[in-house]
Amino acid sequence: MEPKISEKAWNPELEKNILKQWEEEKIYDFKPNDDNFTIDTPPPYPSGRPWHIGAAAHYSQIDMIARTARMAGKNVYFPIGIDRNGLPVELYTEKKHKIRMRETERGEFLNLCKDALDDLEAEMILIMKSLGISGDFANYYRTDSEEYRSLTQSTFIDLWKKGEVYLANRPNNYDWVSGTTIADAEIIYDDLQTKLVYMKFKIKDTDKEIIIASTRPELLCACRTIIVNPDDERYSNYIGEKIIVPITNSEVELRTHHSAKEEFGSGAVMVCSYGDQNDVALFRELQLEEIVAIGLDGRMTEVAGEYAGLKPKQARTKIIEDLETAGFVEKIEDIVHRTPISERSKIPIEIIPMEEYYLKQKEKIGKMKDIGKEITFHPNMHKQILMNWLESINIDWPISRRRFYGTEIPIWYCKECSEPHVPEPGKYYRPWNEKCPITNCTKCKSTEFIGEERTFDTWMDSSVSPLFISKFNRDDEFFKKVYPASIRPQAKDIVRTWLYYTLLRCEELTGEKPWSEAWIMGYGLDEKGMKMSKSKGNAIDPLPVIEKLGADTFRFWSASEINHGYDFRCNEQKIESTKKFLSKLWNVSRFLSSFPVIDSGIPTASDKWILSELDKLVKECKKGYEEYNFFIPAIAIREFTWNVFAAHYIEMVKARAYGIDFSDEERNGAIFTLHKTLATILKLLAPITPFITEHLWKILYSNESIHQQKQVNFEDIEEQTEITKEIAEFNSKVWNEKKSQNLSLKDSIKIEIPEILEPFKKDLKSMHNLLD
RNA sequence: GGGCCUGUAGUCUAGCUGGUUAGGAUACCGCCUCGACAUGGCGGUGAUCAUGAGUUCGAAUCUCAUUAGGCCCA
Repeated sequence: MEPKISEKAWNPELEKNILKQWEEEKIYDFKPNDDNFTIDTPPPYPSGRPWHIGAAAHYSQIDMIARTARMAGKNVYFPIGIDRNGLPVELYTEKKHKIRMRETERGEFLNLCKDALDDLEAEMILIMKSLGISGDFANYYRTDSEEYRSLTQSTFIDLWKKGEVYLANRPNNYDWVSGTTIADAEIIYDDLQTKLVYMKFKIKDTDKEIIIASTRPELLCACRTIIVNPDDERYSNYIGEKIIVPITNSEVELRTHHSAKEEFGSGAVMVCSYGDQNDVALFRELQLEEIVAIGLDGRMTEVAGEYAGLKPKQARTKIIEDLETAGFVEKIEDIVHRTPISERSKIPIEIIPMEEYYLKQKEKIGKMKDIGKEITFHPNMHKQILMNWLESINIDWPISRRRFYGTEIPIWYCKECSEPHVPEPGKYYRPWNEKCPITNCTKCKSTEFIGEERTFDTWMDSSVSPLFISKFNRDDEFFKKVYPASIRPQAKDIVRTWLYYTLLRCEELTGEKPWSEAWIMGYGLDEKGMKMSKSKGNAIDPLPVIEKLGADTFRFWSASEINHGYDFRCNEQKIESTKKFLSKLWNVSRFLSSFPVIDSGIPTASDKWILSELDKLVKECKKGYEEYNFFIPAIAIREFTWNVFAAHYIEMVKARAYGIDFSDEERNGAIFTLHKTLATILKLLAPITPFITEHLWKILYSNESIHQQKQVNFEDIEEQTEITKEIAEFNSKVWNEKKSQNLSLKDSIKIEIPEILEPFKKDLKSMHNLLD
């Protein structure tokens, strides 16, 4: 009997042919019907080379979701998109061409960004395809396409008309390196070394002084008041007194406020516009008039007097010197201070009052909480990230950005009276470069307009992804069928941005939640558990790994190593060692391929035993697949295939399958059971390793793709776990005994079979060559 | 400062509705060509289950404190 499979190992090169076949046969094509499973696939962002190996793992798992759903009989809509709006590509382009955005002509700069994006995007598409992602590549979308941007703009125009958008002059987080306002969500915190300066402030008309500690002495010129804790007895006599600010000699009042901590510094705190978020809250609460000490260029303004024009850090150094010279310094401590930093440019942000557009969100928080409660989270613990974020939102969403590569805010201002005008929705507008489509100002009838130059926060684009993929406003019939989406898979670090903003926007625009399930994954860390980054040099390029080991190896590694929802470590050696399992599966199949596939057989005791173990496996996998937790089936299938099926069952029935000293009926029982078990394993494994299972399936069982099969269901056979343990123990005992007697495995030996294994006697005897 | 999550052999992890010789994978060491597989088989080394205390006849598993890490917020 020649095996149908002759090659001794799985060759990842075969994956390329299989991909081609899938493409030709269009087996993943989507046509909407009445019961669709829509995946709101995260469009990856091309920010540089190489693409993150953690992202490759992430997309592999998203594909497992699609394949699981497909095999569960669902009509799967799996769109593929690329997110192309935003700051990172601008920074990449500036660096690549050694230019500065603001010193380059806008159209020219946009073209350079586009080219960079095209290159980076090509690499990502290549990786996604090689991974076997069963998405709709033929219709992939870009968030910077006219179609997408016009959706973003239309939804904005809609909200504008509903009065959800307003312009406000408020203290904003300002990143002066990027030259833009940033949302709270884009701020990270880092512990930075800084100096805590203890300064002497004179109390007016007395010879007394109080000590105030601050890390921002350059903001003395913007100091409006000094606060102490109401319980702080050190200052109780001076409440309401005028205090003279050193250097500037201005007078401010000493007041009490609970936010001043007695134990910090001297207990007295100067309140300036704006040192930190607490200052912002105090200015608002105490209705103080702000002093703008730092300008949009990130330098001190004229109110800083002789420090004007300096960067805050330089001004700080200089003012400390001057304070020391003038005798205002009591002492200076070096401390580590938790400082808010721009996530993108990594520099400390400044808080500067600016006029920006806001989208109302505060009054929606209750509604968002309700929707959040309705959505199933996988794993459930990550719902907490959203809930915590909802608890802590305290301002509306600033949506305008002073950048170039983004969706333009579609507003024109009347040149005469400055009245803002929004155009009709449905088209893509570029106000910085286009004539206003409105002919006369609605207020003063003037015909001259100035186009808005700012762009939207990129989350304004990304947050309508469920609407874009479902052709909202473009194809009502299609929209009705695929919206709301079934599932949103995404990484856990963007729950408070992408996930939250999507809930907010989609609910505002459709009155419905965007999806019923959210599937949240952790980050890929390097082998030491550190976050991967290009600057640290610990980033792993996924492409060579996939090319060398094959997509299935990579995918099985991702399923078997990543505990769903938790951060995971990427280690090339571990990915490589996963390959062994595919090799095992290959060889099991190679062995079985030497026996004919038969439809039925009468199972013996051994066959019934392995079928009960198989049924247990099916149950276990079903549990994992229902939660889209691929760790469960991956581990269970590997354990069963290797350590139960191959190690014990196949060895037990080998002689029977060959028909040596067994009847035809007994032989058929073995062959039938062997194939039934393997066919089941292949189906169970198909969502995780689509290539090798497809290849083996087609050679052994059917011309029709395994990915068009229904997943197997369990039959509820009674478990025989006790037998499994006994068999493994008995086999181990025999192997050990032969070893200690220096016998070869094929040599005969006399060992008593335990009573419980009596029904398996004939198989065990032939397996170990046992003497009576 | 507050919140959420986590801490099991070098590494990844199972077990955590209390009672297991703490299971598996990987790495490492030794032996072995037995008609699927040396990308294999068999055997072995390796864990005071982060630390301390408590509840209990009994705790990796429950409670509290401490500590370390991750993420988030202020």
